[in-house]
This record gives sequence, C-alpha cells and structure tokens, in this order.
Amino acid sequence: MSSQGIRTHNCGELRAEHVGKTVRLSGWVASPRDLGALVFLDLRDRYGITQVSFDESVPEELRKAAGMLKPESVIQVEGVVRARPDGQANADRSTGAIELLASSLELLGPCATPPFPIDADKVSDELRLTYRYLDLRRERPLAAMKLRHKLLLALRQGLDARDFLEIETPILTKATPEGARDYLVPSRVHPGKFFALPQSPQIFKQILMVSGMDKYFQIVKCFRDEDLRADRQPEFTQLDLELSFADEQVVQDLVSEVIADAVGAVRPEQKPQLPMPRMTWAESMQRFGNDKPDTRFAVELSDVTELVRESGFGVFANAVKAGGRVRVLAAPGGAAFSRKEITGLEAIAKDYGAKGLAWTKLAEGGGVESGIGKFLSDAEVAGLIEATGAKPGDAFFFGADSFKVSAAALSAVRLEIARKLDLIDHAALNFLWITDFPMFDVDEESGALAPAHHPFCRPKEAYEGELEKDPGAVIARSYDLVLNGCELGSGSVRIHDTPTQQKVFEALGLSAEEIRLRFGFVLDCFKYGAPPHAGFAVGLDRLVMLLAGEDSIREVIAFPKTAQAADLMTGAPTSVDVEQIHEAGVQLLPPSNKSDAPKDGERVGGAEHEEMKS
RNA sequence: GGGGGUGUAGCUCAGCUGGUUAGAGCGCUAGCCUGUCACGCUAGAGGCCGAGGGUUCGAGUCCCUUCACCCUCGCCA
Repeated sequence: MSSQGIRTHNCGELRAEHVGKTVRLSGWVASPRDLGALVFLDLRDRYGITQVSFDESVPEELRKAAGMLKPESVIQVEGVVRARPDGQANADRSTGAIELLASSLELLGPCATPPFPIDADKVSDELRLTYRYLDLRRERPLAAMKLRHKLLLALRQGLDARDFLEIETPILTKATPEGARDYLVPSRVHPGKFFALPQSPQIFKQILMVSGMDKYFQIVKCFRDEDLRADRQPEFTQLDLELSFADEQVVQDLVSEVIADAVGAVRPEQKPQLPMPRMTWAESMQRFGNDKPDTRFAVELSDVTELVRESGFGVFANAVKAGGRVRVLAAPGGAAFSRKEITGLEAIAKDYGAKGLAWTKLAEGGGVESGIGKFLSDAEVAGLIEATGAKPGDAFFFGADSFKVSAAALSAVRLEIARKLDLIDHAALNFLWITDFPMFDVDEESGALAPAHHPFCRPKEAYEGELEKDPGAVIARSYDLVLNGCELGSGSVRIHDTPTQQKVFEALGLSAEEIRLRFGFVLDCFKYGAPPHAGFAVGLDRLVMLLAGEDSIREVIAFPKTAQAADLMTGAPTSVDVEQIHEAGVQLLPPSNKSDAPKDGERVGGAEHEEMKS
C-alpha cells in the first residue's frame, strides 16, 4: 500500500463497493467544514469530489491539522473507505454514498488565500485571465477543456478512418501581404529579413497535394494580427484539410460526415442530420442579408424595391432612383415594441451604415399605423403583407439603401429582433453550407479587386472567360460552413494549373514581378504534375464554443488573450532587452512622441513584467 | 482608428439630485460548535472609490485627460 505512490484512486471513482478498502487520495481541499470535534472536507480533482471525514476516532492532532487546512491546498490523505451513516448520503455526487475516514494527512502544496473563490459563479474576466490556472480549476472551464479534447479526438479518429494523414507544416514561414496582417518574426541569421507566422497552412497543404499526399489534415494554430472579437483571437485553431482528385461535393460530404460523427461523439442527442442543407451565396444574401444566416428562426428579408419604386415615401423612391434596394422584414408581434426599443434597433441599423430604420406597425384591422405608415398606400401595404406574410400585431422594418448596406443593416436588425422576441431555439445546431461565393470583392470607390476567399480559389468554368472582362461577376468554386449564424469554416476547389493561377493574380492587380517574388514557388510547383484538389478549414474554437453553449471562444481556449491581444497571466507582450532587439536586426521607432526614445541598456516598450524573462 | 459599457473592501455588488464616520453578502482573522456537504453561531480586521488633473466651501458622485477589461463598426485573403 505504502508503495502505491501518492494516490491509489482518484477523487471521482470510489463507490459503495470500495467500502472497507484502505486507499490513498490526493487532490485539492474544497469547503473544509470544522464542526469542532468533527471535521469534513471535500477532496477535489479533475475526476470528481470525495468527502474526507476526521471523526472522534481520529487522533486529535490529526483532526486539528485537518481543521486548519485552507481551501485549495493540495493534500494527500490515507484512510479507509466507509459507508456514510444512514441519512447522510449525498445523492448529488457520484461518490456520495461513501466517505474516506482519514488515518493520515500530508500537506503537499499549501494554498495562499485565492484572489477569488473557486466556486464563485461570477468573477470578472480580467481576474480570471490573470489567474487562469485557478480559473481552469472551475467546473465550466474544465468541462470546456474536456469537450474540446473529446471533439478533437473524434475528428482525428474520423479523418484517420478515412485515410487522412496528419502532417505538420511550418510555423516560421513566408509573409503574405494579402489578407490579414501578419505576425512577424525577425531572423537573426538574415538581418533585416522576417518570417511570418501562418495565417493558415494554405500554400503548404496545396503543395502537399502536388507531393502526392492525397488526403491531408492538420489541427493547427493560425495567426492573424487583426482586432479581436468575442469569436476572434490572434491565435486560433483550425482543422485544416485538403484532398486530391476531389470536387466540392466530395469535400462538403466528407466534412459534413466527419463533423456530424464528432459532434455525435460529444453530443449524441444533437448529432446533425445528413446531408446538411445547402444554399447559394446569392440566395442567402437575398433571404437573410448576409452570408452566414442563422436559420434557427423563420424571419426573412423580402425585396420590395419594385413595389415602392413610385412610393409616396420619398426615402424609398429616392433609394430606388439611386440604384439601391428596398427590403423589409416583418417582426412577429413587433407591434408591441416600445419607441425606445425601436430606437435601439435603429441604432443597430446605423452601425452598419444605414441612414435610419424606417418602420411601421400592422394594426389588428390590417392597416398600418405609426412610423412611416401614413406615407404608404393601401396597395403598398397589401404588397408588404403578401411579400412577408405579416399578421396583425407584427411590425415592418425597412432597409432602403445600396444592396450591401440594406443587407448588412437588416440582417443585424433581424438577429436583434430574434433575441428580443426570444425566437431562437438554443438547443438547435443548424449547420448550413453556403456555396457559389463571388470570386472577388470589388471596392466600391476604387474598383479594386480583392479575393473574396483567397487567390488560390478556382473560378467556376462558366466564368473563366470573365476574369479579364468582368471579374466582379465571376463565381468561385468556394463554400462556407455555417453553424447557428456563425461562420465555422470555408474552403474551395483550388486552382492547380499555372495559367489560371497567373490570370487570377493578374486580375488582382499583381504585377509580374510581384507574382514571381511572392508566389513564384507556387506557380513552379504547379508545373510538376499537380492533381486537381480541393479543401476546407474548420474554426475549431468556434465549433467548441457553440457546442459548449458559450458566447466567446476565450471560454474554450486554455490560455486566451484579451480584446487588446494581451496575455494577462504572463504579461505578454513585454519589452525585451535592447541587445535582443539588436540581435534580431531591427530598430524601434521612438514611442509615439509620449516619451523619449529609450537609451541603450534600457528596456524598451515599457518596464513592466521584467520578472517574466525566465 | 471610431462608438458603447464597466471600473467602490480579496471577490460580487449597493451608494438617489454633490453634503457628516463609504455600506452589504461572500471571503479573511480569532473564538465556539459531534454528521457537515454553500455547515452554523459570535466577534474582528480590511477602502488612494482604476490613475492624473480640474470645478466647488465640500467630489465615490460633476467636467477634462488617461489606463484596463468587455461588446461592437471598420478590419479579419
């Protein structure tokens, strides 16, 4: 027994069948209860909680020592498992039928008073992130870590079973000026030159296809130096995959199956039905106003541009005249919205560039009242009812603007209405494929093109001739996977021939010289027997977040960063020694005219957290 | 870069229109307590009201600046 080490069992496995056994447990002290001549404490580890009892049969010295234990101290207890007295079982706990009667106690790791109680239900994010190691002891973060592990394991198993190879790609790689801002790493060996951390392993996985790897995947960190959101971290994890000799159907079916199986492994009751529904980008924009529709509730947008082309309401007529669209959505029961609530909705529309949010309410009698109701003709009202299926007691909200602005504004209003009216089924997992994205985003002012997905995406054959003439009309062979209104991932059929790739780069306005410098190796690669290939990448943090029912991916990342991309626990990013900067071959700009540039030997960028150098 | 929210005891929060000594619950410290499991009871300690400046007889409260955290627009191929 004494040779069994620090523990013989964990804190979640002892049951009535173990009664009479001498065991040794180790774990963290939770809610010690000193009743005087009787002391209880809960011993907790990742597996569960077991009650330890120090009763009258225990030597007084041991009982006193137990009574003095601080919560969250790490101890080792040896003793005999015994059934709890009649009426003292704890039905809420898997170990609740028994307790450990202590015969020895050792303090392995004393705990200072924690900055927050481990069992508190509300603690500020700032404090949680500063003491993330304590935060992770809590039930919710622990559950998120377990869920994440199980999901990633199931995904790996699913892909392994389908002949995929997991292959690692470089973290120190080449900067790509397109897309997101790169995190740069200076090269000491090549002064003045930089590596970049990958925004995704895109080019490497395509090259692996040329290498004949056929089916590749990787669970991999990606890095993008952009401003953060609840669902965006500077480093995040993707399930990245690529297949040779595959088209969009093969990829979508495969991803659907692998995800459905993995979700089924962690949430059997929510296993998605196959096939997952598909919708084109154009249809999604038309019906929902964005490319990641939340289809858990039925409210949709209707285009009533033709109906109000000659409207007596000038805002509509003018928007149509200017080439814009007028779209409407009917909020079920929205007539009950207060003026203040409507002002709130209007503020949301304005956030997305709308000049305002026209609205009116459909009265019991069928007519419209308040808002812009008085400007609408009977025919227009009838048309609105027909277009939206609105019922008395509903409210209309209008977007009259360019297609882009009316879509963005009304889709945001649509989501807020669903939240306010509690229209969303929170148990649902609505997966949805969005297909046929435009190949390029056209900048409205300059007319410049940017890849909507990325520049390796293959245009649909029917549009290949349009690359030079009308690139804005080109449809790509790309597809996104959406879950509950959240973009889970995207992929495409890739270009695998040099001439097409060359044309796309040219359409993007890259000069021959730029193409050679940035992507020469890709074009070269495609000359040496490139198979047709297609792929996908899933944002795993988001998937775990949605499955965990959390609102932020920080909740499912062990050590996340704040909205300002800082790590509150380590203090990163920090200043570094001037010598380190010199060695890296870079020079700092003076801190923007707030203080003098640092002198040699001083730390640069602030003096805090010097102790973190180890 | 812009907009909004928050910042008061170790934690979570209250503090009305500026007005005496800034409160509560939890935690912490000490004592009591033989079946607790959010143990209970008694007593106590604990505050640069995020920081800096200003207005005022007087500021947690009003004004300006700034910092941190959260949400968000832009941004995120």
